[in-house]
Amino acid sequence: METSNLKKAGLKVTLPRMKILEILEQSETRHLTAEAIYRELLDSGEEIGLATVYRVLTQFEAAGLVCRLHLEGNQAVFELERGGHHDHIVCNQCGRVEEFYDETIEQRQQRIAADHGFSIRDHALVLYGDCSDESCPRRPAS
Amino acid sequence: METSNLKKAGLKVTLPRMKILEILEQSETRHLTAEAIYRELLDSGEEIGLATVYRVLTQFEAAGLVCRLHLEGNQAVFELERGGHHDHIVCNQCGRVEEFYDETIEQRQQRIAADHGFSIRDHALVLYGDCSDESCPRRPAS
DNA sequence: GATAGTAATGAGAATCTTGTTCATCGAGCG
DNA sequence: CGCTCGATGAACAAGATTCTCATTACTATC
Ligand SMILES: [Mn+2]
Ligand SMILES: [Mn+2]
Ligand SMILES: [Zn+2]
Ligand SMILES: [Zn+2]
Repeated sequence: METSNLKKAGLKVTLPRMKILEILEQSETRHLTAEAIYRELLDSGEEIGLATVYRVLTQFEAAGLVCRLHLEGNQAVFELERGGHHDHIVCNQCGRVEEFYDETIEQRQQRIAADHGFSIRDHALVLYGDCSDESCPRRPAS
Repeated sequence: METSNLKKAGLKVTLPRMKILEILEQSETRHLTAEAIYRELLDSGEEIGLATVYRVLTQFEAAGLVCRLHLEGNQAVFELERGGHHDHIVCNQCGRVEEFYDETIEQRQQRIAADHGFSIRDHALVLYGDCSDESCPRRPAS
């Protein structure tokens, strides 16, 4: 759809890049591993290599189109950059990811960094817990 | 020295485990990769395998003796669990690590999790910035 | 202090994730 | 339409961590 994003980033409009953008746009979970994107491509009949998926995602990240997160363990997840910064809560049981933004925390971070003589550029904040969702396999006792 | 920690954790007191504990206790930086520990072992003449270092560190983590952090990129770092929880600031240029604890942030996190129906178990917070240390290779312009 | 039983170790192979190489392909431009 | 250079795919490579399995060494017991 939005090939203008690609052009603005100085990237040629190619089929792999469009498809990957599409998948990121239409995904329910919003936070996808490179492999998950790769599988979706295969499922929709596209013959795109995993190396290309990683390459394109890294380029998208450099262009500010997506951001890369390390929510847990080994595999990075990617999400479309839709304007606002936010942080994440992850359920230890079902892996569900919620997003939040807290101005108080953001400001405290600036303050803390300044107190330590740092000028802050970025931060990573992930909360891990047990969600109380219906579909969560092991809900905490009410 | 403190073999009691090992016994309490239900771990046999072996030479690799004692040496690794020692290195963690005596290290200046306090945050060490498995490889850094491995190199120190080699330097002090111990014939301990890298696999053992990883294995022991994972056991120490499970026993609550150390905690594993993903401060940047690829390699995890380990630090001795010395009582209090804290979070970290990392310098993008020189890699220096500072520690901090902020009660306001801790409380906000609990609040946010509760608002989303999560009971929080853990969290990871890392600030990335530029430090103003003398030894930092590229200090930000004053 | 010697002994048996079991857990721990070392060496190397294996795995998993991500990146690189290089020959081929295709997007963008005239 | 044809050129040029960036993009792709396949295979390979690299880095971090874990696993396998034969050997070793704690620890409890005698
Ligand atoms: Mn998100
Ligand atoms: Mn620390
Ligand atoms: Zn859940
Ligand atoms: Zn620095």
